[in-house]
Amino acid sequence: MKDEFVVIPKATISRLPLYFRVLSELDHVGVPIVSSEEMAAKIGITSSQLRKDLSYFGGLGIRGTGYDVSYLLAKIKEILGMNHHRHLAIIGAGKLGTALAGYGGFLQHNLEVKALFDIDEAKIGWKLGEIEVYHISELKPRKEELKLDIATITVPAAAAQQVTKAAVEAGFKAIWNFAPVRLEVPEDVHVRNEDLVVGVLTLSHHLSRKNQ
Amino acid sequence: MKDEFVVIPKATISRLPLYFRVLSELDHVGVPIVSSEEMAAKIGITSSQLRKDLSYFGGLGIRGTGYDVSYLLAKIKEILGMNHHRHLAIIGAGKLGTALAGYGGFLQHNLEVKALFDIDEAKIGWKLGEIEVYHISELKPRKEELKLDIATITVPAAAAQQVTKAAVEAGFKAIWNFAPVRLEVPEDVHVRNEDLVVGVLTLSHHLSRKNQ
DNA sequence: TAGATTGTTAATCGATTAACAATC
DNA sequence: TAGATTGTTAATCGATTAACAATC
Repeated sequence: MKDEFVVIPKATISRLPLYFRVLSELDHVGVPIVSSEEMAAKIGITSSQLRKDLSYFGGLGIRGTGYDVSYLLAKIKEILGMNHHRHLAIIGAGKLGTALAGYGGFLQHNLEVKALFDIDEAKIGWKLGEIEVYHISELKPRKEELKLDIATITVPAAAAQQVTKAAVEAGFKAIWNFAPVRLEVPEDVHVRNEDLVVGVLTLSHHLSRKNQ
Repeated sequence: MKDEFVVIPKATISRLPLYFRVLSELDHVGVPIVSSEEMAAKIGITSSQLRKDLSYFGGLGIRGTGYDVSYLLAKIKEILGMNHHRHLAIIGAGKLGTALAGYGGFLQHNLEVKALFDIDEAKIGWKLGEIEVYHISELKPRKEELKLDIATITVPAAAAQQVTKAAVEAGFKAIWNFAPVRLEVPEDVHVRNEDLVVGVLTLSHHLSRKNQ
């Protein structure tokens, strides 16, 4: 009750994709029921945390028995918005952008890269399989034509804010940012920063700790 | 005092690369002194948090004045292990692996991709600029020859654990994992998971919330 | 009913923030 | 000295964990 006042912790949301993956595997091999203990062990968290996470979305399990794999899987898909097929735009058809465009793992998550954008005239019109490279000035019309949902920013840091502005003006409400800069966006636009260098520098820090 | 008992929060470590970047820019344009307020504003955090983070490493600022940009920059480099030049191995010479190998941003962080590894005989011997593709069986001798520090895993999920085992046996103590699986490693090996799909599904979740 | 496992509460842990004394 | 800004304390906030009543 009072569902409307319960805030889902960010940490919970970020674990849902992990639950999705474990459940997909179990479902694939035909396992009908799984306990919180089993699932948690596969992911490397406590069963308590898993049950707490799922409890934010109501009683999804069966006491004394466990969780129905295909039911829970369907619920998590729904929560993550995976019942909608999401269309990605990739802005910046460089090495990272084209690598992402070619990534095969999106489809099983109901995600699909539908367009690349760049300013380099030499790249306009290129096709990576089905995916065409358009000029950045076509962002708005192509967004509407191809029903693009998420703008992926893979341009150099210096161009990221400008490109983000264009994406916001084109109507994107979700920005997946690979440029190492803090983007300014209106309140109703979500940004997810994917700053890869942070990860490897964290490792570098641990290496230094170890050797001294 | 009692430095040896103070544990640095993980959240603090993960913000150091952001401080490094802001300080690099300031240093580059010749700004000698910066306040916690100015730096924090550029990053989008509170000045309180920035001062707290830095306080774990001792008194790095000057009361009433601020922080000496080049001194603080040097300190953060040292903490992040950036005074050592780190050599990366990339295991998996697919799209993501080769895109990372070609990323230009590593060098300014004192990181360098020195070798690619793969099992596909057709790729062995390829060169991406200076970087050669070796067979995965050469992991150990090449690690020693090229003084490789960090193993980057960009193979498909199904092969990730096996390849990680080989990296651990070759003596790697740091694993930068892009495969969407939980890797089993000995206690003294650090793993950083870079699960890209988590990020984009988080955005997908927010989009669903909004439209419903 | 007996056994098992969820859902939830309360305790704990860790990270962030506000406020201000210390001090340049 | 007066003004400014750090470094640190204590309060707050949020996330994790342990424990167990509810219930299949």
